Amino acid sequence: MKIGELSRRTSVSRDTIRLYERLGMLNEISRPFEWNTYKDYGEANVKRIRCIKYMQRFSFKLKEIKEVFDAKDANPNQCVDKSNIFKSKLQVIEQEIGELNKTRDALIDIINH
Amino acid sequence: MKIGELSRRTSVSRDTIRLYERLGMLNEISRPFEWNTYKDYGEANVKRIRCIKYMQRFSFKLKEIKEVFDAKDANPNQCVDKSNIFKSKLQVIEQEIGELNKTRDALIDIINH
DNA sequence: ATAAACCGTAGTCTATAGTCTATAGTCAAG
DNA sequence: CTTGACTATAGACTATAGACTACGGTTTAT
Repeated sequence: MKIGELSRRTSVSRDTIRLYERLGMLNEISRPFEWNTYKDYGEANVKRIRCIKYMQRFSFKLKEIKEVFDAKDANPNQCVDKSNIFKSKLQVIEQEIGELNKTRDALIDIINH
Repeated sequence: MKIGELSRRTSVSRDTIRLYERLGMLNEISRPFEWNTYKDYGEANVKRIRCIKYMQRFSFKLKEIKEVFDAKDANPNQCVDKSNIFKSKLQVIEQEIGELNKTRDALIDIINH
């Protein structure tokens, strides 16, 4: 499919898709036409982009998501250990919550001093 | 004092001090020498920089801190209402905590699915 | 046949808070 | 008198995740 269709099907802008492509996060991209320079984005990219959006909800960086994709690509048969990935992200989130709680308490202290 | 001393006394790098200066967050800066271009940073800047570092701990942006300084400069006699400033920042922090908590819960859900 | 919609590349811009580099002049110690 | 430390200015670079622009070519609908 062309980028427009991919954009429509994922509700992600062309610009953003092109960014993901530049970052090497998509696959199965070809240029099947001789008379123009249009690209063809394979069906798998719909899933990829949905996966990106899903992981972003948990504050994964694009770089981190790309690493997961790369691991999968390097070893297509091996199952990616999602549990560990999410667990380590959970630790990060909990640490951030801890920091923010400290900041909040300090702020409350200031206000009530 | 020259920038080096200011840097030493505040533990803030020269570059960072120059950034604050470019952003108009410092005051009492003069060029008292005719034979060179060295600047003289007034004593007040030690406090200013400490104040910046202090407010940054509560996730105030430089821009916000500058606004506080500007308000103070515009009206030196009037006391800045710190309480309100910190109270509104507290709301932001608590909202962030709320968001992070949601993310954390969703992550835990995934892990234990 | 022409306009609208689409596609490609490349580059710039946003916010944030600095850091680093280059260039050039100055000061203090040996 | 030279070396090292210090200073000034300006501009480029870092990470992050896109948005937006310009320019030129293509496809589709009227």
